[in-house]
Amino acid sequence: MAVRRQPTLRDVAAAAGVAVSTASRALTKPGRVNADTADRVVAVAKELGYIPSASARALLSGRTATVALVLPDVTNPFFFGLVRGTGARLRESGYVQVLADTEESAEVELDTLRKLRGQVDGAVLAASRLSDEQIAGAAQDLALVVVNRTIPGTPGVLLDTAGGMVQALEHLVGLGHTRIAYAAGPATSWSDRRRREALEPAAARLGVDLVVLGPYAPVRASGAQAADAAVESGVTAVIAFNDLLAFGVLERLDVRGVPVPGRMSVIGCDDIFGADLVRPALTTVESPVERAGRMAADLLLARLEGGRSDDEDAGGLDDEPVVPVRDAADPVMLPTHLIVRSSTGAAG
Amino acid sequence: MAVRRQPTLRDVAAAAGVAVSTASRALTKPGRVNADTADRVVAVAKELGYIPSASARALLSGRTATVALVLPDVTNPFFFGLVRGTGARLRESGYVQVLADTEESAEVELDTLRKLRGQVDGAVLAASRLSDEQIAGAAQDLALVVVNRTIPGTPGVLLDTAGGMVQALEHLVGLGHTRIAYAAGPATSWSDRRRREALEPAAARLGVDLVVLGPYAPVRASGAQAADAAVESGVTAVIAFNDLLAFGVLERLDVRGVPVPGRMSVIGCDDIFGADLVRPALTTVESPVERAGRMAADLLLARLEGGRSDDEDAGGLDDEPVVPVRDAADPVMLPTHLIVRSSTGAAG
DNA sequence: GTGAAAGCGCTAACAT
DNA sequence: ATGTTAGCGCTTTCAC
Repeated sequence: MAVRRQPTLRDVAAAAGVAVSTASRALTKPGRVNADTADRVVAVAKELGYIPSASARALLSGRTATVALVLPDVTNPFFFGLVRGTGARLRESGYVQVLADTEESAEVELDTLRKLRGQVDGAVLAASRLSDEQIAGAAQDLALVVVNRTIPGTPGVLLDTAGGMVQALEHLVGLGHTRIAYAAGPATSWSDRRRREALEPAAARLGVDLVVLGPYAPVRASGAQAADAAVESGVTAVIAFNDLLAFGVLERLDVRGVPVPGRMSVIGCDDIFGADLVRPALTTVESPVERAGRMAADLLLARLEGGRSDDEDAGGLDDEPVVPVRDAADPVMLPTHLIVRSSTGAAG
Repeated sequence: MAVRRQPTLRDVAAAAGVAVSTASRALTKPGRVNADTADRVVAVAKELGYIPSASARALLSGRTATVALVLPDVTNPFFFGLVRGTGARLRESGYVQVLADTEESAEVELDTLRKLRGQVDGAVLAASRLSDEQIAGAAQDLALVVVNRTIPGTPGVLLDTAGGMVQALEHLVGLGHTRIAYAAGPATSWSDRRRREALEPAAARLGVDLVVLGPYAPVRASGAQAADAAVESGVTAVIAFNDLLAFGVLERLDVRGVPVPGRMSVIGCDDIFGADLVRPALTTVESPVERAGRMAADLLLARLEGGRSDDEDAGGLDDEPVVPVRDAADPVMLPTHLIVRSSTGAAG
């Protein structure tokens, strides 16, 4: 508990009988040092349990080998894949992941980003509550990658849930449904807007009535209202903004004695933990969230590590890029797909 | 994206027309500086968007204002409350939380702890895969608080799930069950051992047969074996190591056509997300995990911030502690309680 | 009340 | 190949 004093490079150098600079070289760039000396230093360092001070390194280099994942709510199951995906990728490159929960508040998020500057080399911003301008502003001070958002000039990863929703619609049409509800998410949700923009033309194309319900908070509790509204509107199927909401819809329909999928089919989005546990099991749109996390971390690391090519080759002759360099502002879009389970069936 | 250069204290001092030392004082200990000067410095700092360098502070003070939460698996729902609880408490005190996933490996965990030393001021170690000796060793180098573990000399928070399991047993006995199975968790699990040690005497006291099944990996997939073993052993109720396992048991019983709770009652542990979603809803032992996280962070912060009283008052006369100081090694035990849902019923 | 200077642990010139 | 020195941004003596 006393936490003993850590040995510094000086201690190691002294114990090995060399100068600190030599010890530093021996530890960080072997080859630039006599093999015997290097071995000795390394041995001494290990024996003393020497660990380089991250703060000193950071102070000197300006880099912290730390990346933040900024989320509105750490406990929202949808984000688990992101935590895992970014975490795994970061660990592979020796980075430390720090988690920041902004409690669904734009203010907290802005403040967090401000504090993070200097503490981390960059951040992955997921489901941000900030405006495009605020994000762009923050990106001036901190290397940023956004998830499910497009900010000009800032790299991003997109999950094509809108495409998945269209698949959901097609699935329902295939089952004979002609009047279908979409239980919308928060009015401020960027994803929600994209989905509606995709669903409406798709419905027209498929010749079905699309009834937009909501907006609803994307939580179980809101499912009751959504279910009531769906029943009321005379649809035979409802596509919910996310699984949490869909769970609530299922519960409410159960309470009301509306058979699923007998009289009402239900589809969710995200395939969170529990989607295959509920009865009936929930048909839902699965997103490769973990992969999105990996990619987001990838993009960030590429930017952090690939900080070279700044002014070099300024007057080069062969300026033609053979492989067209992907514009960092051009976000990666990941496909999603529908998982059919028992909560959907033929139109009642 | 270009990430402009941050203003340093020097810039602020220069702009305010004072020495760096004065600027430093103005920002950190107002009162030791002329009020006008202080105001001016603060104004300039704000205008320049000055943010003190965490690395420089850390280098100087040896403190990082960062605490790690070390977990075997970030995505295990059981830990969400810990993430949230520790995170909230740490944020309140201005600390940054870093998350470390050890991938269920003692080796990774040890390595993580080693690297963390110097990067963080302390760590909360949950469900550690290390031996008592390894933890005690790590505690020499890093302020540690353990969750669900007792390590002499290291403060800890315990969730009394063993007590909850006894409640579960009593509940079943009250329903007329006389032959009950306990589907055990991993052989290396400290919690599992404690539960068995509590269940056995309780079963004897209550006059019921307790059949210990397993060990099983605490995941859904293992539930099938556990369910089969339970049916085989002729019990009318099974208490599972955790909800994940219980979910698997429910699924398997459903497949086999064994009615729950008609022919078999099922109880889980942890009340994770989904426990009230499955059908029948799972009777389970709820632990105040988030509160445990808060307390763990509390204990750690108390130790980090209250680092005074080391050698002082060595020859004091009034050595009688009026309020008996709680030994840090004396772990806090948090009570748990049973949540009765529909997966338990009268003995078939 | 304020300034000058030392130094935290480390790495990167520069010198030998 | 190795030692010497400067300095990253900050706080903290120590003078004034």
